[in-house]
Parts: sequence; structure tokens; C-alpha cells
Amino acid sequence: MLPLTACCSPVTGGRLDDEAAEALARMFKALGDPTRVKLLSLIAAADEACICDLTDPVGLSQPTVSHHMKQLVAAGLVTREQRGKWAYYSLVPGALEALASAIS
Amino acid sequence: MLPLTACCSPVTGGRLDDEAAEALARMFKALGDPTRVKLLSLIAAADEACICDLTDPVGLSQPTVSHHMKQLVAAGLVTREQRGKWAYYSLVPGALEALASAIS
DNA sequence: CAAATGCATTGACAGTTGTCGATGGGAGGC
DNA sequence: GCCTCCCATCGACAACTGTCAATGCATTTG
Repeated sequence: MLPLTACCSPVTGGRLDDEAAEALARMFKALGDPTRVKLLSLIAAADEACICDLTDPVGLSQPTVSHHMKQLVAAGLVTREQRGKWAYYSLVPGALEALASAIS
Repeated sequence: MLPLTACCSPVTGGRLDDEAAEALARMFKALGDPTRVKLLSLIAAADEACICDLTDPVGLSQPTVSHHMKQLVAAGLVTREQRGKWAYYSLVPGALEALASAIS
């Protein structure tokens, strides 16, 4: 196990300073909405997805999905790549794993 | 690896149904506040803590800390045990690990 | 060029959340 | 029995969040 704390200090194993606590909370907050969990799951299953692939499965309007995706990108869990008319979203490799290692 | 999904279905590895997504989001939401992350870390470091041990380190009022602890208990991450005047909080064994396994 | 398509942004609104001071209920100590 | 201490609940309030319809901006298609 190399950089287990690649993203953040572990919750267990010593008291966290303010900065570390906020960094962790920011990522968890991004996962704290069922719609965003579903979106993440859909992207993981498809490797890559555009907004138009996602609106139907979650049953929400296009602006709302766009809004959620923006938060997932801001949290560093997902990347956005514009190709022509479409915006393709995919998981940031290792991001979820790094988060997992911070709580285990 | 036995019951890796002891608490919830994994985010990656197949599309989640509504129920699974909400179960996951509930737990992540509980971790989505820096104060609660700090509280969890303090309890993990001390094995056990009462409210009076926690107010000072997080710098918030007693009712506010009590409120946060209630949410951590509701999320299944922490248990509460009353002993005399004090209420002792401790981590639910395996809860964080189960959550970690759902995202890795 | 004009029309259409995919997406982000804006404005609005209801609902939720984090925080505090004040209050109340139990358990121990005098 | 009364006072003190620990904690939970209540009421209030500002801040944030999730959602949508309307709009605007690029890019592709006709």
C-alpha cells in the first residue's frame, strides 16, 4: 500500500485538523445525495456518459442533472470532457478508492 | 471477501436501484459535514467519548454537538450508551469499513 | 446561412441544514 | 430535599440545497 492517503488523511488514526476534515467532508457531501450516487453508478457502468445518457435513468430535468454533474466534478470524483456537441463524463481513476482508504 | 456489501450495494459494479442509492447517500450525507468528520475522528482516537469531551475540540455549543451526534447515531456509524449522568459514544465496529467497501 | 441539438447558466422557490440560546429532565452530590 | 451537572429537545433564524422553466451559447446538420 503506497499512498493510501492520496486524497485525505484517514478518519481513524489520529485527530484530524480543520483542513483535513473539510477536505473529507467535501467529498462525502458530494456523495450525500441519492441522485449523485446513481449518476456515479451509471457512469461507472458505462465507463463514459453524456448528460443525455443520464437524464432518463435518473428521471430528472437536464439542468438538474447538469447541476449534479458539476458538483461531482468539483469534488474531484468525475472528469468532464467536451467532444463536439457532447460533454462526456467519466470517473476519476482512483478517486473512490482513495476516499475508501480514508475510512478503513 | 465475504459480505462486502454488508451495508450497501457497491457504487461500481452494476446499476443501483433507488433504495440502494438512498441507503448509500444517507451514510455519506452523515459524513458530509466537517464537524461530524472531526467528531468521528475524535471518537475513533478515544475509543469512547461523552458530549462534554467533544464540545471543546470542535468549538461548538453543547446542543449543536448533541445534534450532530444524533445524526451519526441515526446513520448507524456510532452508538450511544448512557452511563450515569454521561452519554458515551463509540464507533459501530465495521460500519466505516462496510461503507468503504461499497466504493472501492 | 438557418435550423436544430446538447449543454450550462440564470432566476425563482420550497425544503433542508447548521447553529445558537433557552428550557427541561435525570442522575449524583451536598 | 435541594442544588449541581450532563445532556436532549425546542424554537428561531440565516444559509444552503435540489429542483424546474426559461434563456443563451456552441456545435453540428440541413
